This record gives sequence, structure tokens and C-alpha cells, in this order.
Amino acid sequence: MAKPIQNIEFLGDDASEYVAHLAVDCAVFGFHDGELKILLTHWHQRGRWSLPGGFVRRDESVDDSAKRILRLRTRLDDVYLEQFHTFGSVGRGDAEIEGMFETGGVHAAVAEWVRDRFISVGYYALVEFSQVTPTADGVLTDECRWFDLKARPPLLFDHDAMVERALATMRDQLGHRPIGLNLFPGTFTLPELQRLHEAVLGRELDRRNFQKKMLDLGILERVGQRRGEGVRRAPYLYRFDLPRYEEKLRTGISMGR
Amino acid sequence: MAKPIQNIEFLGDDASEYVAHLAVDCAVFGFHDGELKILLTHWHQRGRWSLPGGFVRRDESVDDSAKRILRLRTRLDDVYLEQFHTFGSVGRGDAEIEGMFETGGVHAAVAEWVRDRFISVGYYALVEFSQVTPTADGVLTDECRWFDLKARPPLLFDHDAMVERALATMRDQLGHRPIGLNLFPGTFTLPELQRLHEAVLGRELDRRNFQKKMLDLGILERVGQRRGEGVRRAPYLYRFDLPRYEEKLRTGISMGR
DNA sequence: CGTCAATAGTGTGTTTCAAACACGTTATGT
DNA sequence: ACATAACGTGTTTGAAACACACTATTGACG
Repeated sequence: MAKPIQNIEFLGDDASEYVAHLAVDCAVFGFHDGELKILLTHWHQRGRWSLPGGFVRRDESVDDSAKRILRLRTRLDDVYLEQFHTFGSVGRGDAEIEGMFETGGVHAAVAEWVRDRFISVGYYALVEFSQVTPTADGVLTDECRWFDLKARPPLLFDHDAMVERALATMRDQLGHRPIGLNLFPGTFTLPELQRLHEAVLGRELDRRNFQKKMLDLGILERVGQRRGEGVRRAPYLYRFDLPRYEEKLRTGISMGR
Repeated sequence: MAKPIQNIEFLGDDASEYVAHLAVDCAVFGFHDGELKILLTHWHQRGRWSLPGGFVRRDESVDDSAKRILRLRTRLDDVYLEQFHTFGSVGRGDAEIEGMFETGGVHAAVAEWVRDRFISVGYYALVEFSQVTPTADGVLTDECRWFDLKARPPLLFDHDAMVERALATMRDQLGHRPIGLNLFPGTFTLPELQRLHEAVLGRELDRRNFQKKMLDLGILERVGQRRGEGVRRAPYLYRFDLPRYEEKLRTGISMGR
């Protein structure tokens, strides 16, 4: 095992700027090469991965904490973010934290603070894959990168359960908000959008009904034909018609399941 | 205004048994006389009402806190309980707490603790109206009783927003879990069940489709005919067929909207 | 060099089932 | 008998499931 952490400067010298017992973890989703991706950070002492997380400053809302943590790990502002569940078991992560912090050092109080009981508020984020610059904090974690959701490693703490819950929430929301808007750059094709929905739902959809439904919503605008990259017909490119999209959000979208 | 509180024994002498900054609030729903009811507690210093709430003990999960708080206010065990959202704004409830606690007393440290920033985890509960014995804590609150959801008073803190969110969550769940099981005593009639669904959804449903759907689920069992209470035909009584109900929960219920 | 197979996308159906809506019947008490 | 509310059996409508045909692109090959 790697040596215990002594430098916990990122918390401030005495952690007094942060709300005790409270953490935020983010399930950050992207979409690339027809696959749903998730952003993970690597804990060098454990040699294992977790969701990006952080603590709540005394002067910011929990929502704002999530935004800040996300900005630190992705270098992105204005990200689509939604709280999905709060995790408050007694033992969550004790085993993983054990031995990770120096108890006798200058930051003994901070080590104590970190090893105390924690409740974590879970958020999920939808981001444009190509816009993200994955960034580790360099203290607890030494690497931050995308994983294929389906091929992700087992995670630290209770983060596997968090991912499952985040996905379940996304599935529920998929009928009410077209999450493609946040995951794609300006334009995309209907087959891409469909693959995204399939990845979230975990099952295949009927192309004809899917296209009918999406186009009938009236929030998509065809912008041209994409140059084909292989031996096949080129699909049309679309973009979201933002005014109509906002209107639909108000009246309540229904995109079935 | 009433005099500040000095006796905060319910927290323990120094609040050290509780997790700082963390609270739990419960939206407790019942159903009676064809109306959806909510349980509220009255703060005598403020002369206003709030959701029943409490703090998280260091040795219990947040879910268990909610169960304990519920037991204290309803005298009921084994209640259907579900977390719906965590509220973490910076200013939530500052104005209402201000001046409610004695600062110079024996419990100065506790007063400090209570007036510090709080994040609250919201739960909603579904209970059998007639089984509940509403019980105030007698310290912060002097009364606890049912209100018609539609005729509830404006609540303290951010509890109005909490109720709205709890209802929104219930509406989403209504399609997946037949919440009637938790709100009714053993037996009930289909018109009653429909009125419940209508109260949650906030709109009327078609009786014929509703009955068809509910009966086709195969989780209801007709047990007899109720004596009519007025000038009308008596409706049939039903009860949930628990084994089939559990089975349906596994395979995933769909009751439309 | 044309055409054909392979691939992936698009367009227009029919069938099937659930939601919306109409109408008639049954039980009960005044 | 009539007023009331519950119950039962429809038809119409719209969305989901599923079938089939057409289009565009490119590389292989006679």
C-alpha cells in the first residue's frame, strides 16, 4: 500500500471552511463512439477507482458544491446536473478510508475530520464528451478518465450502488427530458440519438417509432446530410430547436419508454 | 413571540450523539374521507406549522433516522418510507430559527449547534390514517395533527417546497407502485382507491379504464360487498393479494398515468 | 468501367393494444 | 318510482410493435 496522505491542503488547513460529515459525489456521463461513458478518478493509495467527489463549503449550497466539483474535474462550466439520491448508511466507505490518512501529522485534525462519518449527496451530470478535460486533484487521486459504462471497474465505497441509482434516475427522466441536448455537441444524427437512448435504457428501441416520436415532438431541426464515413448511406444531421424545446419542457414532454 | 427555548434535552446535553449539520424531514401522507392528508407539527414560538423532522444519530443510518422520527410522531412501526430529495441551500430556515433559542443558557453549545447551517434529507411516508397517533415532541412543538393537503397552512423553513417535491415524487412512483397498499387498512373499495390516485395526481381519472387496469394487474382480491352508507349501491370491497403483489413489483408494474 | 453486393440509413405502411369516451344496468334507501 | 352511486360492456382513437420497400455509398470484380 502507498504511504498515508499528509498533504490535505485542498481542504484548507483545518477544514473549517467545509461542512462536516457532508460530501458530494458525481456520476458524470458522456457519449462517444456509440457508447455511454462515465468519468472516474483513481485513488493511488488504493489502486482503485471512484466517482469524482468533494466536500461542501460552508458558504455554498450543496447544488453549488456539485457544480464546483464538476468544474474541477471536467474544466467545464454550466453543466446539466441533477441530484438523484443521498447515501447515509453508517458504514459507507469505512474500510476503504482506513489507513489512508496520517494520524500524527500536522493535519491530524483534518485526518480526523475526513475519517469521521460521512453522508454523501449524489448528483448525475450530462456533458459533451469532447469538451471535457478530465483532471485529477493530484492529492487523493492521480488520474481521472473516461470509462465505458459497461466496462467500468468495481468502484470504491458505495459508488457502485450510486452508479446504479444514477442510471435508474436517468431512465426515469428519459421519458420527460430529451437528455441528448446535453450529451451531444450542436449536431447529431437520429441513429446516434437512438443509440444513446438505448444505452441509457439498456434495451433496444424500434427505429421507426423512435424517429416518428422524436420528429413529431417538433424540437429537432434537420441541418444537412453528413458525409458518410464508411460503406453506407449518410444519415441526416439534426440539432435541437431550442425555443421549441423550452416550450415543450414547460408543457411537459412525453417520449414514452 | 414566546420566550426562547432553554430545554433542549431531546438532543442530549451536548448534541454529541447527533451528526452536525444534518436533519431529516418527513412528509407523512394519509387518506381519509376521500381526501389526501398530511401530518404537520406546530411550533409554539412561531405559531406556525412544519413537517415533522429531527436529527441523525451518529450510530444510525439516515434511513433509520427517518424511521425513528416517524415512530416518535405517529407511534407507528414499519411504515412505508422513501427518500425523495435533499435540501441544501445556504439560507434555508435562518429567518425562522433566529431568536428561537437562548444563547446564554446552560445549553449554549447546543443552541449554537442547532443554529448552524443545516442540510435536510426529505422522506415521504405513506401510513394508515386511523392507525396514527399524532404526537408532538412537547419541546419545540406543542401540537401534531392531520391537515387536508389542499387546505394546509403555509409552512416554516423551505417545507412548502418539500411538500411539492414529495408530491411530485409520489406522482412519478404512482405508475410503478400501487401506493394504496400502504395507505389503506386491509380492505378498500375501487372508488376509494381511484380517489386516492386522483388526489395524488391532481386530476380526474376515467373510472372504467382505472378499474380495468387495476383488476387486470391481478393483485386485487374481491372479499365481499360493503354495506352502503347512503342512498346508493354498495361498492365491492377488495384487498391486496400480497404474493401476487410482490411478484408484480419484481417484474415491474406499469399502471400508466 | 459498369454493376452488384454489402451496409446503413430513410419512408410508408399494417397490426395490436391501451387510453379516451359513450351508454346501459344493478343495487339501495327514501 | 326516482335519485344516487356503483358496476359492466361496449366503440373510437392514438400510440407502440412489427413488416416491407426504397435510397445512398463504396469497394469488389467480371
